[in-house]
Parts: sequence; C-alpha cells; structure tokens
Amino acid sequence: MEPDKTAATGKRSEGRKQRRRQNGQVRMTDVAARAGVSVMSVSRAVRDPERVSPKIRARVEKAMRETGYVPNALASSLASQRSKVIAVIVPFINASFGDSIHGITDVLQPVGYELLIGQTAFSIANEERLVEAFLSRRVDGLILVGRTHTKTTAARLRDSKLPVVESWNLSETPIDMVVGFSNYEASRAILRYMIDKGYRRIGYLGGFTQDNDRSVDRERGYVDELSAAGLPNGRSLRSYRALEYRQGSEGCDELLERHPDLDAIFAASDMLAAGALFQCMKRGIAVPGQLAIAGFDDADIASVVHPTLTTVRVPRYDIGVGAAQSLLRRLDAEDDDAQRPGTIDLGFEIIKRESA
Amino acid sequence: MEPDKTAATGKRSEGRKQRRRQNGQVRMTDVAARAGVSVMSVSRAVRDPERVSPKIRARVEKAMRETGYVPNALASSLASQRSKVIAVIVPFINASFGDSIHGITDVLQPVGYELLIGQTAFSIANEERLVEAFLSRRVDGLILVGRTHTKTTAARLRDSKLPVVESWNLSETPIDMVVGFSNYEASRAILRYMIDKGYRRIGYLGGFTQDNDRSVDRERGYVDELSAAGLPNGRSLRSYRALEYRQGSEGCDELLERHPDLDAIFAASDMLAAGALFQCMKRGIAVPGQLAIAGFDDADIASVVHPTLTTVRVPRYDIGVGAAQSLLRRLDAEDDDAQRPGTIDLGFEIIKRESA
DNA sequence: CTGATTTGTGTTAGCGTTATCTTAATGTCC
DNA sequence: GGACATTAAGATAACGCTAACACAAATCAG
Repeated sequence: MEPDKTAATGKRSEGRKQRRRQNGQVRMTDVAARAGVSVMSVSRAVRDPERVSPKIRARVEKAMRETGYVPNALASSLASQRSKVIAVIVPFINASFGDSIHGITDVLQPVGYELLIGQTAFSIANEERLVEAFLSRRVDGLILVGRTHTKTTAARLRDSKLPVVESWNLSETPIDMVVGFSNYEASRAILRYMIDKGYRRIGYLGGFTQDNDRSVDRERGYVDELSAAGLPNGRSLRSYRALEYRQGSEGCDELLERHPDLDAIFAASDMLAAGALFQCMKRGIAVPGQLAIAGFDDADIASVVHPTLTTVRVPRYDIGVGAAQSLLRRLDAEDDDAQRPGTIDLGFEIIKRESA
Repeated sequence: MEPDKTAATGKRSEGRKQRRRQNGQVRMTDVAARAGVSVMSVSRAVRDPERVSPKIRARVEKAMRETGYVPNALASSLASQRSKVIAVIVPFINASFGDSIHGITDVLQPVGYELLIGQTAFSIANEERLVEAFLSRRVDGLILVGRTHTKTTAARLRDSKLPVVESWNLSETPIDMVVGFSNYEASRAILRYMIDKGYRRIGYLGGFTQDNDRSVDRERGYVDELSAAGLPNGRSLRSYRALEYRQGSEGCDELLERHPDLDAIFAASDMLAAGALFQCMKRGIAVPGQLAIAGFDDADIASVVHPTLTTVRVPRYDIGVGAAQSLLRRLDAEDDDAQRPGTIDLGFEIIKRESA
C-alpha cells in the first residue's frame, strides 16, 4: 500500500498547499456564518452599528458574544490603510515627559488611538532607529521631542507625508508641525529676573547638550543674557549633568568649589535645582540669603520644598494635548493639504517664589 | 443571437472592482521586480540576509535603496501571526513605573519588540478597555501592574493564551506569570524597624486603595505589624492621598492636627514621605527628633533630601527587566507549554537613613 | 558518475479585514 | 402604477506580507 504515491500523483493539481488555521481565533467570517449574514454586514456592524438594520445588528451582536469574537486590528489596519496608532518618541520617561504623554493620552485615547512609545536615551541615532521601526508599523502620526534629528530621520519623515509634531521647543525649520515654547527666551527671562534681583555671580547647572536642543537653548539663554548684562558666564561657571537630584547636589558642590563667591545658581531643570537646594541645606548654606537658586520646569516639587523654588513654568501637559490635537486635526482633514497648524508657541511663565 | 446576454456575461467577468494603489508606497513586489527576483527572496533578504545568496542579497539591497522601500510590519504581522509588540499597562506614567518601563525597553528593544503603552489612571475598568484594545492589535504579550483586575480582564487574558506578567506585587492566583515583591511584607518590615527603634505612635500616609492592591497591602502591613505590637493604628491615624509631594505635605498636616502626639509617620511612597518632610522643615518640626518619617520606594530623592530618608528599596527597574525576560522566555519557547517561570519574587530592602 | 541529499529560489494560497462595486429591496413622485 | 432615486445587504478583490510546499541546481557519497 502506497498511499503517498497515489495521493501525490492524483492530487498534484489539488494537493494545494494549505496553511492550517490553528490559532483558534474567531474571525469575522465565523461570526458572519453564525449570524447568517455577510462579512461586510459584520464589518459594518462592528465599525458603525448605525449603518446596518436593527435586525442584522442584533444578530451580529449575538453571534459576536457567543463566539467571543475579538476584532483583528492588524487586518483592519492593513485593509484600511490606517493603523489608529500614534508614535511617541521621548528622550526617556520621566515626570516631565510623563506629563506630556498624559496630555497625549487624554486627547487620543477617547478617539480610539493607541500609543507606541519609544525612548531615545538622548541619542538621535536611537531616534532614527525608532522612527524607522514605527514607520514600518504604519503609525498614523508621530510626536517627537525637540528639533534635533539626523538628516535621515528628517528626510524619512518628510517623505512619509505623515503628520509629525516636534515638541518642547520651537524650530525655524520644522519637519511639519511644532508645539512647544522657546527654551531660549524662557532661559533669558529667568536670568533677567535674577539679574534684576541683584545677583551678579550666577552659575549654571544644566543637562548635557549632546543631541539636546532644549539644553543647548537654555544654556545659550544663560550665556546671552549674562553677556548682555556684562556679567561673567565663562565655561568654568557651568556644570553639565544628568537630570537627577543627586547630580544637582554634586553640581552645586562643584560650582561652589570652583567659585566660592557665587551668589546664585540657575539650574536648567528643577531636579537639578532641588538637588542643589538640598545640598545647601545639608551644608548650612542659606537660600536665598547666601546663595540664590532658580530652576526650570515648575515640577511638582518646586512649590513644596523649603524654601520654595523660583522657576520657569513650562506647559508640560499642554504640550501633549496640543501635539495630539494638531495631529488629530490633520488626520481628520479630508483635504490633507488644508490646515497646516504650523507652529504653536505655548509660552512659559516665570514663577517667583522664595529661593531667588 | 443574444447580444444582451453575451455582453452582460462578458462584462460581468471583466468589470472587476479594483482598488487603486494611490498611497505611493513601495511594496515588496516592487522591490522584487526591480531586483529581478521573487518576492520571497526579498522577504528572506529582509528578515534573514544569511538565507539568500550574496548575489541576490546585493541586488535586493540595491533595489531597496533605490526604491526607498519601507517594510510593512502590519502585513508581516498579519501573515506571520506575531506582531512583535508588547502591551504595557500601568496606572500612570511616573518616575517609578518609568523605571520599570525603562527596564522593559532595555530588554525588549534589542530583540525587535516595540511597546504599546496604556495608562489606567488606577481604574481596572480602564484597564479592561486597554486590554481589549491591545488584544485586538494582537500584541504578543502583556505586562500589567498589580493583581487586581476585572473578572472580564482576567478571563480574556487567560483565554488569549498569551504570555502575561502581573508585576509590582505577588499574587496567590496569578493570571499567568508574576514578577514583583511582597508589598505586604515590605510594609511590615519597615514598621518592625520603626517599632524597634522605639516609635510608638505611628501615623500612616498612603495611596488610595481603590483598585490598587499595592496600596492595600502596604496599609495591611502597617495595620498588622502595629496590631501585633499592640500599638494604635486606627482609621484616624491613616490618611489616603494621591501620590504627589504636595499631598504628602497636606497629609502630614492632617495627621498632626488629628494626633499632635505622633512620634512617627510611615508614608507608603517616597513622594508622600518627602512632602511630609518638607512640611516639617517648613513648620520647624525636627526630623527625626520630634517626628520620624519613613518612606517606601527608595526614589532618587530619598538619598538626597536632608535629612536623608529611611525607606524600603523596591526593584523598580528590575521588575521591568524580569517581566520582559519572562515574556521573552515564553515567546522563544518552541514547546509553549514548557517553562512556566511562574512567580519571581525580587524582594525588597530596608534602607536605614537619617529620617527614622 | 549515479542516486541521494542539500541548498537556493520560486509559486501559490492564505492572514482577517475593508473598499468598491453590484444587486435587491424599499420608497417617492406625479 | 411605472420611472427614478434611495437604502440595505452581499460578492469579491485587494491590503502587503509569510508559510508551506515545489522544484531545479549544486553538492556529496560510494
């Protein structure tokens, strides 16, 4: 007995390759069969129940419940050419960017979008990889932080024609849309305030500037404002640090060691400012009496520490909301060339408290 | 002769519906045509270059470059039945869960997985919606926080047969895998330490317990340990708060107003502990002399404030790493019934510092 | 050098939806 | 009551890829 042979020859034309469905998942076809309607009716009943008659709707709903049907959004995305997914790429997930993500979520979740989130660890090379991966997944739009990207990233995004928002800063040459504020002007503004208050020897505590335009602009603001006032702002007055409390403490020590005569420190992040403040407390340095401290962000902690922290309030949450809304406006626009929201400058605010 | 009929039938087969490709995207077919090879060769060259001859590989790579081909991961996922996407659902994105997400990213990014992240705002009803949405998108696995879910959520996840990790706590009845530590034991441990140190009237400052087993367990730990020592722990000694610095300050005031004789406060989160500490500073209450404070989390701030904060160190980052690794182990396992990593208890550590 | 592998590449049929067209059913207007 | 919209439901071909197999060429054993 050679079942193989006969089967082989006899079947050659029918012995079709067939992938066995074995994942046991219910598909729309199954629901349709059970409900005794066409797949299109099921599809319509799922997406927009109003578009089918109550009778069909009821039968489809019953069949879905009985079969435990879970729609396959991948197939839907492939067929409809829209994934209902937005890519969010941040340097890393901390309280600040967390607030922005919160804003994005609050706008996008209600209208059925999900978030694919990536962390660059402050490297635009990583950003490039993430953009590539997210474009592959056919996201409907992207939200980035900052205006600094690799050439490839910018080109790929422009070519994609997808709505893109660059956030947390302004840009002269945006890829597409921008939602943020001027880190440079904000920095100058708080330094103007400090100078007006009478501080003359002001140190700078800021983030690393590699691939980070927000840090660059805040430092530039410091330099330019002090220069304009004829005050010292040389390299030795500046310390670059990761954005952690401890780094603020250490940076404070470093600056004071190099310049014991400092009368103020501007920290380009409230984490650094708070760290510096704690260090002063530990060392018994009176703030602001002996050393004034100003921060940047208006993080939650700024209004609670003692003394409370003078800082720049930035629209963390609103950046997320604005970015998401800008995306939505473009995604909803029929005529896709219409409505280019362009740049949205949400501004900032100097918050005067006790520390400076 | 029946022209009508012939015409009708003749047309019927040609009058084909045709969706015009107008998104201008290059597909694998285009690359294959350009390279003069089959689509499968392109597919193989993209996924595993080793599996095609150098000649074909070169031609495909050239064609990809020339056409600016971007692989469509949606189509790939649909065809291969694996999306290479992991769902991460957290109460909200803050520094703690951010650390866990960081751990997840560090493990998953290198092996080509992306993260779909959702926020529940501490509501298991929201969690249910998110799980539903993510299952629709055919994620390959899910990471949740806590063991408290709706019945529907648990059932859907079990039915899905997907690898699921519940994190940040332990569970007697896990859905699948668990990576965390005992919030209950950690809470008891730090209270034992406080009691041993001589504190007798200890207040409790903690998160809301609604849908939050971590908060529930930490409160239970407080109650049980104090009860065991015969110390007061009534409802009026406990204040429930959102996890923000300011809430810590206000909670501190509230407790001291109700119980001016308090000699210590246990805060079930370092944010609350730090807030309380700041408030004491402001009010001139000596810590730990007049009032001791212990926290929970060992957040960055704990080691930097003055006085430094006694707290419980929890494996925030490692929870993410462990959860991701557990998922991977299951995703890589050929025999999917094999290797059930079960529960991984990463433990905790009492960090003795100055505040208590 | 021949039959038996091994390797590389091609062919085809899905994956589970939605877009588009077609047809049937219903309503509307003098 | 018949011509003409209007509406509801169905049939079918994509969407862009991969699994599974088919098959020719290359390699190998004896």
